[in-house]
Amino acid sequence: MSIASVIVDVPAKQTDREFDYLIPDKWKSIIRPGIRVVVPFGPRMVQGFVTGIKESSDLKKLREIKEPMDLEPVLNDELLQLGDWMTEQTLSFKVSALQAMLPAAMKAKYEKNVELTDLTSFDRMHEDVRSLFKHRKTLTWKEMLEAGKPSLFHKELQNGNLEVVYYVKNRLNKKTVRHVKPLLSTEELSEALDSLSASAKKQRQIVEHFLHAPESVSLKNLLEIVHSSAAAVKALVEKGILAEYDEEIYRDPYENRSFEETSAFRLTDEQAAALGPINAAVDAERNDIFLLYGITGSGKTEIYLQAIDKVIQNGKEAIMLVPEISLTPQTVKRFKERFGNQVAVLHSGLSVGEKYDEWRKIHRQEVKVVVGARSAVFAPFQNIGLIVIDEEHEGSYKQEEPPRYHARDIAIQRGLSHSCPVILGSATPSLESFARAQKGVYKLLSLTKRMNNSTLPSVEIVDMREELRTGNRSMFSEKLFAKLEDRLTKGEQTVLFLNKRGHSSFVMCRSCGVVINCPDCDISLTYHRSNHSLKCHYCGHEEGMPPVCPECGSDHIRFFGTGTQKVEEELGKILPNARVIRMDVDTTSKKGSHELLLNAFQEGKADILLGTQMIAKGLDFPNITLVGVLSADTMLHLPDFRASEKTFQLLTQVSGRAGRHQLKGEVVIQTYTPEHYSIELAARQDFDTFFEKEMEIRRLNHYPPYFYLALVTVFHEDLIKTVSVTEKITKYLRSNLSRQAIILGPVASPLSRVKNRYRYQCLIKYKREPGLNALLKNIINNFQQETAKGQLQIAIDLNPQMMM
DNA sequence: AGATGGGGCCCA
DNA sequence: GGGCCCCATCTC
Repeated sequence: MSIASVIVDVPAKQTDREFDYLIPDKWKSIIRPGIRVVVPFGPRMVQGFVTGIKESSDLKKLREIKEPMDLEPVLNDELLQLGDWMTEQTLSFKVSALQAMLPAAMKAKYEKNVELTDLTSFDRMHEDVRSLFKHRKTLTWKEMLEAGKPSLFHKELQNGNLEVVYYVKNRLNKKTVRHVKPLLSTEELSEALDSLSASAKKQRQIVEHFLHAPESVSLKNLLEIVHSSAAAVKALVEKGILAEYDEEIYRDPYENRSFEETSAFRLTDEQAAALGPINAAVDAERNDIFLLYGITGSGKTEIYLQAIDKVIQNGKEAIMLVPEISLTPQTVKRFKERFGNQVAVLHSGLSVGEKYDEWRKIHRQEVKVVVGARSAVFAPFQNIGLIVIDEEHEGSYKQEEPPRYHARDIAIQRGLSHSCPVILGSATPSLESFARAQKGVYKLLSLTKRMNNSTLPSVEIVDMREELRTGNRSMFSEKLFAKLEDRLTKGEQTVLFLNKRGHSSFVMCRSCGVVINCPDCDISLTYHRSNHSLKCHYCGHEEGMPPVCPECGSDHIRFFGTGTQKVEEELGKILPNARVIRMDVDTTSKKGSHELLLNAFQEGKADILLGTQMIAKGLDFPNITLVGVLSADTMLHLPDFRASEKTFQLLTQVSGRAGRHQLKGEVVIQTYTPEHYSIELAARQDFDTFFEKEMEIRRLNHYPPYFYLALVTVFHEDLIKTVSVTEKITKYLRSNLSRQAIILGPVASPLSRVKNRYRYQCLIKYKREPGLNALLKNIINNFQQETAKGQLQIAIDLNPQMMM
């Protein structure tokens, strides 16, 4: 008798282990590791992942697997192992790790119903219950509760007229299209045609169609061809002439798009020098990790494309990771143009169903390349020849909810399993990666020149304090304004970048100075012009803009801070002739709008592209000769040790949008702290000096890459409780970690209260603490009872990207 | 997570 | 003694 080890879909400490189940004989050939199954778990049914097959179990009484949910394993051995590794690395539940590797469509959906036990039970029930079961034998649990009368239902359940039935379903199914095909040969069809009555005109037409074209056709198309209704088809099906069946299809997010094939560009000497070692590692199947450090516009993408091409020629597969924000249609296009239908795309803009279908193409080995955001690193390829992470410094590669994995770590781990190279690419590498490259852990490949013989744009820093002193109170410095005008007359394009992070438009009363905060979070509300409302960006709380100050009743209540909408308005005043395209969360929320706006800009339908973070990357239009950064330092003062690094990266990226082709580019950076090294060095595009400077600061302050970090955050509604739990944790760690570890806390989290829960944290900086994970697990176990009830929450983030 | 079932408490 | 709520316990 074989037995399956199953990880059940119950993400809780107590169920975070394998459970043994008997495999019924009929499923024996199907059930293997990596298959999802439906299993009885206590009184209900849950989804589970088979992780192993064995011949015996420590338990005598085992229950049987109800049924498999897949015919082929959805996780191969490598991914199952990766799941183990990830569970250990991120201290998450095993199910969460396994689930994270699959598309959302494959997460189980649970139903709980109340059903009649048999045909006669209806008659035996109380009439109040009976009235609900007229014409139906099932009520959902919710419907039952809404009906009231719990005691009546209870009685019927007790005496066996009703039973509770649990269902486990896929959240989404394969999409099918109804097809029709003839069941008869051509001769038989013509005989059938003769036997049809003359009045059945439509039926005769359909049969005639199949005489000419005997192949299968979708019902929709057939009806269009013969101008008929489904009824006529039905009739023919009943006569045994035709058959209807469902054919599986893929939802194609790029259905209405055609891609012109491109071939490899000729590489510059520098590019060729960088591609050489990569290709060598691809051929040798060697797990080298390359840091491709190339300035903006130096042609990193072409190197990726050619390396991937090599991988495909070698009969292997490649994973290409791109940050969500730069996974634009423009990016996708470049890969589709080069590799055609060998490419699958995975990003958040796709519907759940589309993502599922793209995943299936990978799973069934119908594609060779996947281009996608963070989670695409789990693409179920069997034979990976290369993994590329573009913009490797991007914080979005770290998942901020459990399992808190970093795609870079996963990529390196998979590179090891597949014995293939990994490329980390960036114009502004993370300090961690660059430090490793310097130590020789990663192999450094540099691109120092731009393609198209273009030079880096010249950058000017404008001191906005000076502007204020000379009486310019607008958000545009004289210099930027002059250059904007100049571009307008020349017919060249400008990109204006507004950094929104930490710079929302809050509402303040000018009389009493009160700022309107979210009632549940310690953060000011943001004004939204579109519906004249105030919104909390952390919990979603929304209220109307008050006409008078809620504190003092004064009507001098106004919003402060700069939003893109406000900049747009201002532009309209000072440059009434300029055509402006605004790109922010509001204007790009609709599917496809992102592409639409960019296309319009590319086609020259606007002079100025105004936007937030989302325009910092990937834009590559020849006519952009001016980039303006409206205020460079909004991010600089965030309470995060990476604030300088982030600012440097962002400014460098934005500046890189200008002058990428024939026309020379200029950049104007407006700031209130022009002397800050990350602004100064970004203006000079001097990564090397920035790296040295920032490394020194990290060394002095014991931050990465000199130290590792672990962040423990405690959440609770009660402030005293929050602090005392954090205190206990901090003490426990202090007394159990080595002398070299630095333990900070308890301190209030930078976001001290969200959704009416206080947050306190303890930060651990360490170099080598082999026992740390075990200690952290102890903490989780220790507070398990309290956290299970939901009042208290403890989050542990190893190598956090965000300190908030 | 979610169901169960025992213990404690109130009531007739 | 019966009904109800709370909380610890268990789920192969």
